[in-house]
Amino acid sequence: MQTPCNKEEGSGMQPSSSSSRRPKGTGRKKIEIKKIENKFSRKVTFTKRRKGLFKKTEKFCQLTDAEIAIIVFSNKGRLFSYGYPSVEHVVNRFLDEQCDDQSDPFSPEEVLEEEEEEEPLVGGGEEGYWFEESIDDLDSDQFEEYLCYLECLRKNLVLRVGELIMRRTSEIDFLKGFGN
Amino acid sequence: MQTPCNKEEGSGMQPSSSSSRRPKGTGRKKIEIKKIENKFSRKVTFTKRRKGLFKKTEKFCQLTDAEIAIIVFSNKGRLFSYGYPSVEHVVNRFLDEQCDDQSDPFSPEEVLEEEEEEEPLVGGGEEGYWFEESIDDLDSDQFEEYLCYLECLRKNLVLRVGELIMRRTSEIDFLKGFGN
DNA sequence: GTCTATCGATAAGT
DNA sequence: ACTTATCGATAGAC
Repeated sequence: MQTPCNKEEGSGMQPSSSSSRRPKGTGRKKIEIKKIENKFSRKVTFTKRRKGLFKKTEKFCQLTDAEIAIIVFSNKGRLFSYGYPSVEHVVNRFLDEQCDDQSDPFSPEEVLEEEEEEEPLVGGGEEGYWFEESIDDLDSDQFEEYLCYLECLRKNLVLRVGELIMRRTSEIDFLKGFGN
Repeated sequence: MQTPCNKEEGSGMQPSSSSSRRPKGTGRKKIEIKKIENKFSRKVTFTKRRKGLFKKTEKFCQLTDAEIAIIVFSNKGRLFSYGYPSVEHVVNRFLDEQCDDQSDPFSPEEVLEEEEEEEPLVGGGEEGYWFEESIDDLDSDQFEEYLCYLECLRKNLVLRVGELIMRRTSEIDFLKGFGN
């Protein structure tokens, strides 16, 4: 098996040497996939690749209609994110899934040869919780359910994170404005 | 300005017609970036592109030392995720940031010419909340504080989601440099 | 899954 | 920031 393009690392193709219409001699080179030590180069690469990554992410979900969230923190603590239908929706679903997993040690439902629904219908119902209401307006049953829901959210963060430590919230959060 | 490769849509390059060593005649074609209607094709594309996307994501954080989380739900609800240093860590940081944002409408500290710290030092100590305790053991002050904390978590998920849920198409804000 | 031609992303250079 | 050669990802066919 021989591929025309070298897999990941490895090289050895000269530009066809002599007669080229554009001997400008610049062009992409192969790079090692390890932390770029030069700070400026790293920033340039961060910018270029972040752009490319987010673009690819968008195309991916447009083509496949998948739900996606991508969250990036630069070295300096700047936040970049993209999500379909929204970062929060996907994060929420992710957390819910974690929550369900732990609530039900065994899966209660069989995975049947599922027909995928054509449209996720995100904009539809999904009232789920009483987001708009005040806690004070809830009766005791609702309040209990509410507590349960919040507790579920909390567990998501806690369970796996446990030893990961709630890192000290930070020295760098406030840098988000500028300073890049 | 003329680029050698057509930007996004648009085409018109024939394979150099006559003498080719491999007239096998297959090769990548350009496709429209819209939902692939054929279910099988969509699944194939999902698989291929998800693989590529995750690979690129991994290279990205290895090169730039950024923290990242990517979460994908397929049409059938299957979860795929990747994170550095972990999905949970980044999600947690994301939620914290949202939380801090709303708690402090104005920034209390000045942004000084920051030197980026070399290592994030994730493993520091922090007891933060009483994760191990039962709710029942809390006194009323603690309980109130606990409620407040949970409420904060909830808000993260809710605040921005509201009208976002209605939104269908993802526009490309992120190309300008600020995600979300 | 594998293969190949081609498209799309990007390292260097300017 | 813009350009260009080249690398890396992948659509279509097996």
